[in-house]
Amino acid sequence: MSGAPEDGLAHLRVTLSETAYVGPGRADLLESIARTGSIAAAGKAMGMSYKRAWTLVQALNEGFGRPLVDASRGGAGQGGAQLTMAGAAVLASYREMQGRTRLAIAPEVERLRTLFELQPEK
Amino acid sequence: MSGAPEDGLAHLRVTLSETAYVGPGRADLLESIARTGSIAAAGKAMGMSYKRAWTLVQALNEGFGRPLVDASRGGAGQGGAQLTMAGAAVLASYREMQGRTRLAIAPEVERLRTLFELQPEK
DNA sequence: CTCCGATATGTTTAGTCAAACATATCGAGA
DNA sequence: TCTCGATATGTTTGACTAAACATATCGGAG
Repeated sequence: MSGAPEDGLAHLRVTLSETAYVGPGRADLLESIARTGSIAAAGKAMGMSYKRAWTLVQALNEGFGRPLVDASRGGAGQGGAQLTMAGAAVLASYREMQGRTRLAIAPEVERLRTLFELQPEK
Repeated sequence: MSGAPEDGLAHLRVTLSETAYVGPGRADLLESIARTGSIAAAGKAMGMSYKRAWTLVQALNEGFGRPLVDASRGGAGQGGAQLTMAGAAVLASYREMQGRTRLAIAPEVERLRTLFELQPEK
Protein backbone atom coordinates (compact mmCIF):
# COMPACT_ATOMS: atom_id res chain seq x y z
CA MET A 1 0.00 0.00 0.00
CA SER A 2 1.05 3.58 -0.36
CA GLY A 3 -1.71 6.16 -0.43
CA ALA A 4 -3.32 6.76 2.93
CA PRO A 5 -1.63 5.02 5.81
CA GLU A 6 -3.02 7.18 8.55
CA ASP A 7 -6.63 7.65 9.18
CA GLY A 8 -8.73 5.69 6.78
CA LEU A 9 -11.18 8.47 6.24
CA ALA A 10 -9.92 11.96 5.62
CA HIS A 11 -6.55 12.61 4.14
CA LEU A 12 -5.94 16.30 4.61
CA ARG A 13 -3.15 18.47 3.29
CA VAL A 14 -3.04 22.13 4.18
CA THR A 15 -1.12 24.54 1.98
CA LEU A 16 0.00 27.80 3.55
CA SER A 17 2.16 29.00 0.70
CA GLU A 18 3.99 27.86 -2.39
CA THR A 19 6.50 25.99 -0.25
CA ALA A 20 4.87 25.59 3.15
CA TYR A 21 2.38 22.78 3.56
CA VAL A 22 1.53 19.97 5.96
CA GLY A 23 -0.01 16.61 5.27
CA PRO A 24 -0.51 13.42 7.26
CA GLY A 25 3.01 12.16 6.67
CA ARG A 26 4.74 15.35 7.73
CA ALA A 27 2.53 15.71 10.75
CA ASP A 28 3.21 12.14 11.85
CA LEU A 29 6.92 12.68 11.44
CA LEU A 30 6.86 15.84 13.55
CA GLU A 31 4.90 13.99 16.19
CA SER A 32 7.31 11.08 16.10
CA ILE A 33 10.30 13.39 16.47
CA ALA A 34 8.68 15.09 19.44
CA ARG A 35 8.07 11.71 21.03
CA THR A 36 11.42 10.06 20.34
CA GLY A 37 13.72 13.07 20.51
CA SER A 38 15.62 12.02 17.39
CA ILE A 39 15.21 12.13 13.62
CA ALA A 40 16.70 8.67 13.25
CA ALA A 41 14.49 7.06 15.88
CA ALA A 42 11.43 8.85 14.54
CA GLY A 43 12.15 7.66 11.03
CA LYS A 44 12.74 4.09 12.13
CA ALA A 45 9.53 4.09 14.14
CA MET A 46 7.70 5.10 10.98
CA GLY A 47 9.46 2.53 8.84
CA MET A 48 11.46 5.01 6.78
CA SER A 49 15.18 5.46 6.30
CA TYR A 50 17.04 8.10 8.26
CA LYS A 51 17.82 9.91 5.05
CA ARG A 52 14.20 10.13 4.04
CA ALA A 53 13.23 11.48 7.44
CA TRP A 54 16.07 13.95 7.39
CA THR A 55 15.15 15.14 3.89
CA LEU A 56 11.58 15.72 5.03
CA VAL A 57 12.82 17.74 7.97
CA GLN A 58 14.89 19.87 5.60
CA ALA A 59 11.88 20.47 3.37
CA LEU A 60 9.84 21.42 6.40
CA ASN A 61 12.41 23.83 7.78
CA GLU A 62 13.10 25.48 4.44
CA GLY A 63 9.51 25.51 3.30
CA PHE A 64 8.28 27.30 6.36
CA GLY A 65 11.09 29.82 6.31
CA ARG A 66 12.24 28.88 9.77
CA PRO A 67 13.19 25.66 11.57
CA LEU A 68 10.35 23.50 12.82
CA VAL A 69 12.84 20.92 14.02
CA ASP A 70 16.00 21.73 15.91
CA ALA A 71 18.70 19.06 15.59
CA SER A 72 22.10 18.80 17.19
CA ARG A 73 24.91 16.28 16.90
CA GLY A 74 27.47 15.07 19.34
CA GLY A 75 27.37 16.49 22.82
CA ALA A 76 25.40 15.25 25.79
CA GLY A 77 23.13 12.43 24.76
CA GLN A 78 25.08 12.13 21.52
CA GLY A 79 22.85 14.43 19.54
CA GLY A 80 19.13 14.41 18.92
CA ALA A 81 16.29 16.56 17.69
CA GLN A 82 13.26 18.36 19.09
CA LEU A 83 10.45 20.47 17.73
CA THR A 84 10.91 24.22 17.91
CA MET A 85 8.03 26.30 19.19
CA ALA A 86 7.07 26.86 15.55
CA GLY A 87 7.17 23.15 14.90
CA ALA A 88 4.97 22.37 17.87
CA ALA A 89 2.56 25.06 16.71
CA VAL A 90 2.32 23.59 13.23
CA LEU A 91 1.75 20.10 14.57
CA ALA A 92 -0.92 21.16 17.05
CA SER A 93 -2.62 23.29 14.44
CA TYR A 94 -2.66 20.47 11.93
CA ARG A 95 -4.17 18.04 14.43
CA GLU A 96 -6.78 20.61 15.24
CA MET A 97 -7.69 21.06 11.58
CA GLN A 98 -7.68 17.31 11.07
CA GLY A 99 -10.16 16.89 13.89
CA ARG A 100 -12.41 19.64 12.64
CA THR A 101 -12.36 18.15 9.17
CA ARG A 102 -13.33 14.70 10.44
CA LEU A 103 -16.25 16.17 12.29
CA ALA A 104 -17.28 18.29 9.33
CA ILE A 105 -17.39 15.46 6.83
CA ALA A 106 -18.36 12.49 9.00
CA PRO A 107 -22.11 12.59 8.22
CA GLU A 108 -21.48 12.86 4.51
CA VAL A 109 -19.00 9.99 4.58
CA GLU A 110 -21.47 7.83 6.43
CA ARG A 111 -24.13 8.69 3.90
CA LEU A 112 -21.89 7.68 1.00
CA ARG A 113 -20.80 4.45 2.65
CA THR A 114 -24.38 3.46 3.22
CA LEU A 115 -25.33 4.40 -0.32
CA PHE A 116 -22.55 2.28 -1.75
CA GLU A 117 -22.67 -0.45 0.88
CA LEU A 118 -18.95 -0.07 1.61
CA GLN A 119 -17.01 -1.11 4.70
CA PRO A 120 -14.57 1.42 6.26
CA GLU A 121 -11.37 -0.66 5.85
CA LYS A 122 -9.94 -4.11 5.56
CA MET B 1 5.10 21.69 -9.01
CA SER B 2 2.86 18.69 -8.88
CA GLY B 3 0.97 18.25 -5.66
CA ALA B 4 -2.00 20.58 -5.28
CA PRO B 5 -3.21 22.16 -8.48
CA GLU B 6 -6.72 22.80 -7.33
CA ASP B 7 -7.50 24.93 -4.39
CA GLY B 8 -4.39 26.33 -2.83
CA LEU B 9 -5.54 25.68 0.68
CA ALA B 10 -7.09 22.36 1.53
CA HIS B 11 -6.27 19.24 -0.36
CA LEU B 12 -8.84 16.70 0.75
CA ARG B 13 -9.05 13.01 -0.01
CA VAL B 14 -11.91 10.98 1.35
CA THR B 15 -11.56 7.24 1.73
CA LEU B 16 -14.73 5.18 1.83
CA SER B 17 -13.13 1.77 1.68
CA GLU B 18 -9.94 0.00 0.73
CA THR B 19 -10.54 0.73 -2.92
CA ALA B 20 -13.07 3.56 -3.00
CA TYR B 21 -11.78 7.06 -2.49
CA VAL B 22 -12.09 10.53 -4.00
CA GLY B 23 -9.55 13.31 -4.12
CA PRO B 24 -9.31 16.64 -5.92
CA GLY B 25 -8.10 15.11 -9.17
CA ARG B 26 -10.82 12.48 -9.39
CA ALA B 27 -13.51 14.99 -8.49
CA ASP B 28 -12.29 17.44 -11.12
CA LEU B 29 -12.26 14.68 -13.71
CA LEU B 30 -15.82 13.64 -12.90
CA GLU B 31 -16.89 17.25 -13.14
CA SER B 32 -15.10 17.68 -16.43
CA ILE B 33 -16.73 14.57 -17.86
CA ALA B 34 -20.14 15.80 -16.79
CA ARG B 35 -19.47 19.11 -18.48
CA THR B 36 -17.91 17.88 -21.73
CA GLY B 37 -19.78 14.62 -22.19
CA SER B 38 -16.63 12.73 -23.10
CA ILE B 39 -13.64 11.15 -21.39
CA ALA B 40 -11.31 12.35 -24.11
CA ALA B 41 -12.52 15.95 -24.03
CA ALA B 42 -12.49 15.98 -20.24
CA GLY B 43 -8.94 14.70 -20.16
CA LYS B 44 -7.75 17.20 -22.72
CA ALA B 45 -9.41 20.04 -20.84
CA MET B 46 -7.45 19.00 -17.78
CA GLY B 47 -4.20 18.64 -19.66
CA MET B 48 -3.95 14.88 -19.35
CA SER B 49 -3.78 12.15 -21.94
CA TYR B 50 -6.89 10.22 -22.87
CA LYS B 51 -5.34 7.08 -21.48
CA ARG B 52 -4.70 8.63 -18.12
CA ALA B 53 -8.27 9.89 -17.92
CA TRP B 54 -9.62 6.53 -19.01
CA THR B 55 -7.49 4.69 -16.47
CA LEU B 56 -8.79 6.96 -13.73
CA VAL B 57 -12.36 6.25 -14.80
CA GLN B 58 -11.65 2.52 -14.62
CA ALA B 59 -10.22 2.87 -11.12
CA LEU B 60 -13.26 4.87 -10.09
CA ASN B 61 -15.76 2.40 -11.52
CA GLU B 62 -14.01 -0.64 -10.11
CA GLY B 63 -13.13 0.94 -6.81
CA PHE B 64 -16.69 1.92 -6.03
CA GLY B 65 -18.08 -1.43 -7.09
CA ARG B 66 -20.33 0.13 -9.68
CA PRO B 67 -19.91 2.52 -12.62
CA LEU B 68 -19.67 6.21 -11.79
CA VAL B 69 -19.11 6.97 -15.45
CA ASP B 70 -21.09 5.45 -18.27
CA ALA B 71 -19.26 5.43 -21.60
CA SER B 72 -20.36 4.33 -25.04
CA ARG B 73 -18.60 4.20 -28.37
CA GLY B 74 -19.77 4.60 -31.90
CA GLY B 75 -23.40 5.33 -32.48
CA ALA B 76 -25.14 8.66 -32.50
CA GLY B 77 -22.73 11.42 -31.61
CA GLN B 78 -19.90 8.96 -32.11
CA GLY B 79 -19.69 7.85 -28.51
CA GLY B 80 -19.24 9.79 -25.33
CA ALA B 81 -19.51 9.49 -21.58
CA GLN B 82 -21.73 10.77 -18.79
CA LEU B 83 -21.88 10.43 -15.05
CA THR B 84 -24.21 7.78 -13.69
CA MET B 85 -26.48 8.73 -10.83
CA ALA B 86 -23.89 7.23 -8.51
CA GLY B 87 -21.18 9.30 -10.14
CA ALA B 88 -23.12 12.51 -9.77
CA ALA B 89 -23.79 11.64 -6.14
CA VAL B 90 -20.10 11.11 -5.43
CA LEU B 91 -19.15 14.36 -7.11
CA ALA B 92 -21.78 16.41 -5.33
CA SER B 93 -20.92 14.80 -2.02
CA TYR B 94 -17.23 15.49 -2.46
CA ARG B 95 -17.84 19.16 -3.28
CA GLU B 96 -20.00 19.40 -0.22
CA MET B 97 -17.30 17.92 2.00
CA GLN B 98 -14.68 20.11 0.37
CA GLY B 99 -16.71 23.21 1.19
CA ARG B 100 -17.32 22.14 4.76
CA THR B 101 -13.63 21.44 5.21
CA ARG B 102 -12.63 24.86 3.91
CA LEU B 103 -14.98 26.51 6.34
CA ALA B 104 -13.83 24.32 9.21
CA ILE B 105 -10.14 25.04 8.81
CA ALA B 106 -10.15 28.59 7.45
CA PRO B 107 -9.57 30.35 10.78
CA GLU B 108 -6.74 28.02 11.71
CA VAL B 109 -5.09 28.47 8.30
CA GLU B 110 -5.31 32.22 8.64
CA ARG B 111 -3.79 32.01 12.09
CA LEU B 112 -0.85 29.97 10.82
CA ARG B 113 -0.27 32.24 7.83
CA THR B 114 -0.13 35.24 10.07
CA LEU B 115 2.15 33.50 12.52
CA PHE B 116 4.57 32.56 9.77
CA GLU B 117 4.06 35.67 7.65
CA LEU B 118 3.26 33.59 4.58
CA GLN B 119 1.41 34.60 1.43
CA PRO B 120 -1.36 32.30 0.10
CA GLU B 121 0.22 31.56 -3.30
CA LYS B 122 2.54 32.75 -5.99
C1' DC C 1 42.21 12.68 22.79
C1' DT C 2 39.64 8.75 21.54
C1' DC C 3 34.87 6.90 21.44
C1' DC C 4 30.12 6.74 20.37
C1' DG C 5 25.64 7.78 18.80
C1' DA C 6 23.21 10.78 16.05
C1' DT C 7 23.26 14.29 12.52
C1' DA C 8 24.56 15.53 7.74
C1' DT C 9 25.30 14.51 2.81
C1' DG C 10 26.81 12.34 -1.54
C1' DT C 11 26.46 8.54 -4.86
C1' DT C 12 24.45 4.70 -6.98
C1' DT C 13 20.74 1.50 -7.89
C1' DA C 14 16.12 0.14 -8.35
C1' DG C 15 11.32 0.63 -8.72
C1' DT C 16 7.22 3.16 -9.75
C1' DC C 17 4.39 5.93 -12.54
C1' DA C 18 3.16 8.95 -16.18
C1' DA C 19 3.92 10.13 -21.08
C1' DA C 20 4.30 8.72 -25.72
C1' DC C 21 3.25 5.87 -29.32
C1' DA C 22 0.32 2.28 -31.61
C1' DT C 23 -3.84 -0.05 -32.58
C1' DA C 24 -8.23 -2.23 -32.24
C1' DT C 25 -13.24 -1.70 -31.67
C1' DC C 26 -17.77 0.04 -31.82
C1' DG C 27 -22.03 1.50 -34.31
C1' DA C 28 -25.35 5.20 -35.98
C1' DG C 29 -25.47 7.72 -40.04
C1' DA C 30 -24.23 9.13 -44.75
C1' DT D 1 -20.76 -0.69 -46.32
C1' DC D 2 -17.60 2.84 -45.48
C1' DT D 3 -16.61 6.71 -42.42
C1' DC D 4 -15.66 9.11 -38.31
C1' DG D 5 -15.14 10.28 -33.57
C1' DA D 6 -14.71 8.41 -29.26
C1' DT D 7 -13.91 4.42 -26.40
C1' DA D 8 -10.73 0.62 -25.16
C1' DT D 9 -6.06 -1.41 -24.43
C1' DG D 10 -1.24 -2.90 -25.05
C1' DT D 11 3.67 -1.71 -25.39
C1' DT D 12 7.61 1.07 -24.92
C1' DT D 13 10.21 5.07 -23.15
C1' DG D 14 11.39 8.37 -19.99
C1' DA D 15 11.15 11.08 -15.78
C1' DC D 16 10.84 11.16 -11.13
C1' DT D 17 11.31 9.02 -6.51
C1' DA D 18 12.63 6.13 -3.00
C1' DA D 19 15.86 2.67 -1.35
C1' DA D 20 20.48 1.15 -0.52
C1' DC D 21 25.03 1.96 0.39
C1' DA D 22 28.96 4.90 1.95
C1' DT D 23 31.05 8.42 4.59
C1' DA D 24 32.01 12.59 6.95
C1' DT D 25 31.16 15.47 11.04
C1' DC D 26 30.16 16.96 15.56
C1' DG D 27 31.29 17.24 20.60
C1' DG D 28 30.45 15.93 25.50
C1' DA D 29 31.74 11.96 28.07
C1' DG D 30 35.01 8.78 29.71
